[in-house]
Order: sequence, then C-alpha cells, then structure tokens
Amino acid sequence: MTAQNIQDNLSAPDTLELRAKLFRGLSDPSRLTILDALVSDERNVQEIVGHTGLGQPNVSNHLRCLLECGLVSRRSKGRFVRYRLADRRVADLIRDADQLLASTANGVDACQSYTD
Amino acid sequence: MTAQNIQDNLSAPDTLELRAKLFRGLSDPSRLTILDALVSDERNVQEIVGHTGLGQPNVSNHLRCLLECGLVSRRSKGRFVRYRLADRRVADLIRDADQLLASTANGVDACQSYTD
DNA sequence: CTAACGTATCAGTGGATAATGATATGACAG
DNA sequence: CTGTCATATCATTATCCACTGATACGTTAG
Repeated sequence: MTAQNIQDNLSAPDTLELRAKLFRGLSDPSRLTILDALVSDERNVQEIVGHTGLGQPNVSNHLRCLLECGLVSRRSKGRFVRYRLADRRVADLIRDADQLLASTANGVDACQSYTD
Repeated sequence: MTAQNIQDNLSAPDTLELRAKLFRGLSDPSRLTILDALVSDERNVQEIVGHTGLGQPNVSNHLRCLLECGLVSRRSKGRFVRYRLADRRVADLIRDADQLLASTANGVDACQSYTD
C-alpha cells in the first residue's frame, strides 16, 4: 500500500479520531469494570457503584464517557437510569482483546525489556 | 506475573490493567496511523515517519508504546529496525471497531448531546 | 578510525483526564 | 409543598501523556 492509499482510505477527516475515541473508552480499568458489570445485565448507577466500588460521581463520569464513545446506552426508569451495552459487539471486542492478550501476554508483561 | 499466570487467570485484578493497556495502545490517532502503515507491510522507523508525517522521536516513542502493549513486534536488520503487527488479530480488532462504529456512529459523533 | 546515518532516549512543556467532595437537578413519597 | 433519593455536574488536584528539540547510542561505509 502506498502513502497515497493510506491518505485516501484511512485518513478520512476523523475516522482515526473516532476509532481512537472508541478505544479510549475501553482503555481505562474503571470503565472496563463498569462494562463487565453490564455484560450480563442492565443496571442502574447505584448498582454499578455497588458492583465496582467506585465513587458515584466517578461512575457517572465514566458512564458519560462510555455513552459518548457509543459503548453503552441508557434509558430512564423513574428516578433510576438504567445502562446496558450499546451493542453485543462491545462484549465481543473485549473478548477478542482477551484472546489476543493470551497470545501476546509475554510482550505485554515484559514491558521494559523488549530488546531484539 | 508471568504469562502463564495471565493465561490461567483472566479475571485476576491485573487482567483489567492488561486489557486497559492493550486498548490504550489503540486509543491514540497517531498510533492508529502507525498501525495502519503496518497493516500491509513490515516497515522501518524512517518509512513510518514518512508515511505518517510524525516526528521521528514521536514515532519511536509510539512504537515503544505499541511494543509494550503487544501490538507490534520488531526485529533489527542492520542499522534499521523493522516493525510489523504482532498478530493478525490486531488488524481484526481495528476492523471490528470500525464495524461497530458504523453502527453506533451517531452516538459517537453526537458526543455532547445525549439526553434521553 | 572517522563520518554519516538510523534509532532511541532525555528534558521540558502544554494539555488532557481520573478521582474526589460539594452541589445542583430531577423525580417520587407522603 | 417538603423531604428524600438517584443521578449529574462542578471545581479542584494530581497524574499522565503527547509532542518537540537536543542528544546519545549503535551500525555501516569509506
């Protein structure tokens, strides 16, 4: 592939930004914990707070991030707000990442020594 | 922690850190550009600099990050150092993310207005 | 050996962001 | 209406990270 092709295919205005943003939503342990709590069930904020042990404002903030990244969706139910994964593929992405980690764990683990 | 431990115990506390780290490697536009340059070919640093337009120290730094995250591998070849994707599944992950984005692009795009 | 080149690292800077406590908004019970 | 609860936002702080220019390291050429 040439540089020009890369420019044409991949550097569409903000495709890279969108991809980066999606992955950024997945790049924080707290958010991954929250997503884990949502894999099986739809939950409200308090339940997530209890499940994760994180502070309530912190959870709300992360949920906003996840919502903006398109990783979760929300619906109001009385005083409660219930969150769930936006798409089954969100869980798939995490699972695929785990499988990749199982293969490349050496490299990830030995972060400091990567000499050839 | 050894790689074996990681494989044995995917739900250990540190697993979240590893997952987060993997996704963090994918969460930056510059790194995604670099990975795009490596999808088709193995390349050395200079070539990547040329393809991406990023500064050489910047590229080296991102490559170190990608290496630590297990997303690329490297091999020395004379004065040059050639980088390639660590696993075909790295490209798969990015492609899957794109497909997810194609479905949820509205939510990702309209970051500021998500009222229910 | 010396020079030139490829790559990595260092120091400094600006900007993003995660966590927390305080507070605001909004809905229900009575 | 009033108080209470669920959630969101604000302000602050500390930390992390991307980028840049300068420089160090290692290899090849001559």
